[in-house]
Amino acid sequence: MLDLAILGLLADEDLHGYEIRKQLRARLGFLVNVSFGSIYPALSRLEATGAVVAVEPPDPEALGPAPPPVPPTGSLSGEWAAFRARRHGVGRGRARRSRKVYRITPSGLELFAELLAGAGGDDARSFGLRLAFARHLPPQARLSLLQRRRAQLVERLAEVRRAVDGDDLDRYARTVVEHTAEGIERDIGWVDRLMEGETHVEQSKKGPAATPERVAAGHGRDRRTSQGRRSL
Amino acid sequence: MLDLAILGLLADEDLHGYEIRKQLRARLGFLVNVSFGSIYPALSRLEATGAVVAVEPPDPEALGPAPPPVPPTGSLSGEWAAFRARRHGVGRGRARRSRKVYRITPSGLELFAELLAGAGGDDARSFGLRLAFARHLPPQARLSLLQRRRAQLVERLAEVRRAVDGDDLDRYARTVVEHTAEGIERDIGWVDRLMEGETHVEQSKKGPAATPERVAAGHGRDRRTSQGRRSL
DNA sequence: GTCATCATGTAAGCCGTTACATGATTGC
DNA sequence: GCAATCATGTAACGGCTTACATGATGAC
Repeated sequence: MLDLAILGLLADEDLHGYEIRKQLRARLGFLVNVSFGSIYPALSRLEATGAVVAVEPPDPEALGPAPPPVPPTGSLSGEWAAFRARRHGVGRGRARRSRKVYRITPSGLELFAELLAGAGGDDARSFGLRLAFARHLPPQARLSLLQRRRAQLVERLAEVRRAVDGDDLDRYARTVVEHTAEGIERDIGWVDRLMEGETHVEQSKKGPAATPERVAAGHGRDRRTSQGRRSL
Repeated sequence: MLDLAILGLLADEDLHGYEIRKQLRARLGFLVNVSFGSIYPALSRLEATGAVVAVEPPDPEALGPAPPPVPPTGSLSGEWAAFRARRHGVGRGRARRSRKVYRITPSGLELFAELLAGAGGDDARSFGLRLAFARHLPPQARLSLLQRRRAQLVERLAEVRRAVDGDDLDRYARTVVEHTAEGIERDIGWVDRLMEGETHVEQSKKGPAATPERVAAGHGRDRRTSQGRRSL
């Protein structure tokens, strides 16, 4: 799950660990308290498997849609050394020392797509996370994500309902399960609205701005399609 | 958290591991998927520290002198459990051996009270669990539980709000945080209603109406209450 | 006599946490 | 120079899961 979140952020822009944590808090409100003790090992792991690479900090805000090739040279330590060497001095304004900026690789994008589409984890968090990155999914995968989630919610609701009117619960236990049940109903309504929105978008799809947002595409930072807030 | 749940169930009736899991699913809908791999070690641990003891399945005829025998009336599930425990032994000899029925001890009740009142864990689950057992809490502790929760929710809402209108999120990320925010608002409303209910109960305390203790205790008398439990 | 269910337990491992250790940069 | 912040990392541990191993009981 953490891997998914990290890859998702890196799919938009290069980041270093510290920043990743901030973004996680800022952008995925629900995934709040991820600690450094998780993030750094996760990044190391991802780097070891080639899903991300460490790059020298780019000129701030100067990178184009497809920043220079990222050649798969093995000499990471070389780059690192160069970066380190340059860290202290000159380097235009704030060279910002020892941070290690990561960039997602093509294989990392593949992994991201897999994790994003994969069925693993049926809890609210993992669904929320996937949905938050749903723009990277093709429309039909989006729909199937929603459908899967809906099925789970319906099943869960049945279970909870069984509890709510089967047993003789005291008022406290009862209010808890009732509140839980209502929450699930609310979630179902939400998912339903999202599904509706999906098919609607599907119909009015002739416009340019590709909804799918291909995952395998190079990353550039202006993914902000101007499609609107409303309508979900 | 599991300890708390187990002790809470055992505070009502003697149970064996397998049953505990069922009750967990049936009565605390949200704590659903607790697996045996967690429950049994937890029980062993609790037994090792003296919080619970294993009792032999009640010898039907010669029910021990110790805890007052199962009174003729009481909570349905309690009766049912007792029945189940007894039924296979009744014939003769065959004591339905392999199950290990646990009973909470005075020190276990202390531990339960501690865990229940303790501040640890500020997530929804742990709050829901505590609230579900709130009948075992003195009214003022109940109120403070709700107040603590409310404060957390308010804080969390502020954080999420910051995310929702600070960043430029795409529609998917946005709907997730918005839905999260709404959920928190809903939770706050719920907690508010509960707090109101508390003070209301407090005021009309002289009435015969269902004060918390009575609700699950059948006709006003606890099973095997001779020792203790009253005071939680 | 064998199958489903009830019942208990162990081992390995995942995924995260807290706590600790270290060091660079910035601002006063 | 000192503190606060930024930044990276390691170690130990926690709690829960899955998978596995074992066995009793009742039904057919």
